[in-house]
Amino acid sequence: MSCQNAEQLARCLPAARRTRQRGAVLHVLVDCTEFVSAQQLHALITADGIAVGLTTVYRMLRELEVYDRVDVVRDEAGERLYRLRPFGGHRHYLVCRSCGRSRPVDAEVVEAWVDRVGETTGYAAVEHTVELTGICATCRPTS
Amino acid sequence: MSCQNAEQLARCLPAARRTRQRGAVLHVLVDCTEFVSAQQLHALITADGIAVGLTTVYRMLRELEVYDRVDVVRDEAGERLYRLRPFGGHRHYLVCRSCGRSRPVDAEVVEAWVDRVGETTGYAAVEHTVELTGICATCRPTS
DNA sequence: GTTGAAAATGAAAATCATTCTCTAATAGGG
DNA sequence: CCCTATTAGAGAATGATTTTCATTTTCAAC
Repeated sequence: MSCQNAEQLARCLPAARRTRQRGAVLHVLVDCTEFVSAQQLHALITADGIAVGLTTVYRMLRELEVYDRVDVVRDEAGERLYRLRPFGGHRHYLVCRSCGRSRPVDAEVVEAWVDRVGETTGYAAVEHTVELTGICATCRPTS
Repeated sequence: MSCQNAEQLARCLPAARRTRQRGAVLHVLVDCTEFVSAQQLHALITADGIAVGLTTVYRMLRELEVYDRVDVVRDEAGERLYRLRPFGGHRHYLVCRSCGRSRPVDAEVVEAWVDRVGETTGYAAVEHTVELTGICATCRPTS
């Protein structure tokens, strides 16, 4: 299944050649259920015994970003975290500040609000970034 | 008036001593109507003929951030931009990607949504970042 | 006015994610 | 198998932010 997804993904990108490295990045990324940084992803791939340069990982992630295949988030340090976009549209996530686990949240209200802001302010091409963090039930001290 | 604000601000911070540098940072910041980066702020202060170290500017901004006196935003490059928080609560802004000018937007809907997310997911201490960018009417090519 | 301890400053070095550069490797059509 | 455009990647560069630490400054007490 993850192979399948990786293949599908690869076909979405304009790359002219398929290489061991590109395959490895996609393959590992498909298996990530949580947001990962470029460095973490690189470490994961390396841990799989596949040698891939950091540069290549960054390149792939940027490419995936350009083609809207990943959601990108910034952690508190400003580091960028990536995660494959499950379906078509983009999602918003609620990330646990303690364990880092994330869950998608419904955001129609926000999307609608953003659209309305665009209309009422006269601003064009309004884009939005919405990031939510909290402490999940599991991480909460005592319940 | 800006003096007044600067003084008031200074009183909100826990600093034990008032120095020329701290005063200068606050004074210039009070006069900024738009978001500025630490570096820009430093340049502005320097342009005023007052010698202040970059370090001090960063320190002050971090302090203001800790005490919730500034709104912080990240530009496309990940650089942090600061702006004094006008009133009590925090605001959200719609920033023009072309000229950088920003305007506050009503965000009760988002605030309410965030609160609801916290309640329904069981996450505690939910915090949110909402950033909107667009192209303002003035910057739009031809109307 | 003088003093001294604590606070504040700032130049320079460190950090660190990300990007750039440029050469070597190689995929894949011919 | 060969050729060449594409891709890879090591290492240097970048640049915002933070840290370090020696020096300066504030300000309350004398």
